[in-house]
Amino acid sequence: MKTNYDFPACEHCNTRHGSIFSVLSREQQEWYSDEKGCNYYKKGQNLFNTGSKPSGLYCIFSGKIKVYKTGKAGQNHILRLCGEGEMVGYASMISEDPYSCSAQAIEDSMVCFIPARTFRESLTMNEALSISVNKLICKDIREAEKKLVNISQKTVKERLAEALLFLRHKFGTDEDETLKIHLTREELSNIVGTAPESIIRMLSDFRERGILRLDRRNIGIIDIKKLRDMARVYD
Amino acid sequence: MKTNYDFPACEHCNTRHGSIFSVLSREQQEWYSDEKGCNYYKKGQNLFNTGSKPSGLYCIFSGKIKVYKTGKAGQNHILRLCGEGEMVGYASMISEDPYSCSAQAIEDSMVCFIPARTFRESLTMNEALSISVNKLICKDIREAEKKLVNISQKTVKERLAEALLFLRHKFGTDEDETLKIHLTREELSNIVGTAPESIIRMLSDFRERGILRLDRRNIGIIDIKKLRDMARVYD
DNA sequence: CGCGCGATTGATTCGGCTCAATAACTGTGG
DNA sequence: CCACAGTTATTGAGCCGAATCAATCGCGCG
Repeated sequence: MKTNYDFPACEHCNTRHGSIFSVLSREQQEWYSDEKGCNYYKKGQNLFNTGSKPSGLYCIFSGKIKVYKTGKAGQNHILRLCGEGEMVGYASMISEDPYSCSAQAIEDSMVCFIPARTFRESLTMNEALSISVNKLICKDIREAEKKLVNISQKTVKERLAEALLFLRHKFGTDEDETLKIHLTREELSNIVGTAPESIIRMLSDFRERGILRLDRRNIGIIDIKKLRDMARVYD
Repeated sequence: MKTNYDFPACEHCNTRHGSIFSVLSREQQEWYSDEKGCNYYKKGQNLFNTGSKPSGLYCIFSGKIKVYKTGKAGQNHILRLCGEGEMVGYASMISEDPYSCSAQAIEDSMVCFIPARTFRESLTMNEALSISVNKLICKDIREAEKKLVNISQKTVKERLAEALLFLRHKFGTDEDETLKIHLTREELSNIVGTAPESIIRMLSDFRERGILRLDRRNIGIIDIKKLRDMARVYD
């Protein structure tokens, strides 16, 4: 297994979060601690790449990971952003297909690695885990399908507003309502599914309307009500 | 349970297909036959609607079903087309959320209904089924994510070409290469994620290029090679 | 035979992409 | 600590794909 830094053992780590591993028994968690490996990824490093074969799943201890797909013209689309306590790469591992996407650290991150064998065995032994995983994936499907409809029916402006609300909800803000996640304009455009220039224009527009405060990659949300109006999130 | 027409029992029905239920034991299949209900849906009738609560899953004996989401402006987006032997509505049933989409017969269809309780019990009793379901939903999520990237990175023309290839692959053609599925222009537009007028123009364009033959809702594929070129499906 | 929905075509508009030029920022090494 | 190189961000101009609107046509059906 890989280098162990001073990561807490699984029985102390994941349980605090509402992670799917909360259904593991104490013994199973300790077993995970023994079997798992840990790694440090510098911002920009990839956990895995499209096409390679999954050999286990990644569990984020700290930092943030983006999961993205690269189109043939080289444009990336970010499918998922994951933070502490979240899992990455389980779908491909379960279906035993090569990764259909890549994963990269967008901050320096500490990530645990649970070997496929270990995970599969615990799935077999623990029906509750199996059900949790099923539910998790089904939620992902809903999410993906919702995005699909959004991208085909909403304007860039609406999608950007929605993305900002999502980032706020998922990663939170400082006391002054500044998003805790720092993305490049290009990464934002890869979430929204548009060109970086469009993102820049829309952000400026939101700033001029008094909805946002912008300082480099810090985005402060001044008027969340207006932002919600822009997003037209009724569903 | 609902009216039983002359549907074959599950042990004679689904097994022929490569359905996930092929892993059920003979006894379990017979049990399904006892528990399941069957219904006839006329073209245009809905199996379920967004917002209602799943109480089981649908298994198509004959006919074709579209699964779609309705945007706030009333525009529909078709997420999935299902034919004989396929299952509808399992994701929402598994995650125990209200349906996030609606399902409607696009042909007169015969559809079996397996109560949630029955399905859940068989999941518990049959690990192989559980794994099959896992893999199935993982494929779905890949599919959804692929569509997401496609819709944000490909042109309408490419997406239409791809959709036609998909329809051909999934539902087949007559001897003369005419698609066996008959969709309105609007339904096609709801698959591709565009306006009906755009679909009409693109179809005419394909016809003029000698790629398609059009006769009402019959679409004949004359030059599949060119169609593949238009679709730019390299992945 | 006439009604009505679906299909078709044309004209026009517009959101958002592309290309290009410049500015600001990051971090890297001297 | 500063200069340089390479990103990343910003702004403007022009273009284009595709949506919208409007009018007509043609089936399919009662």
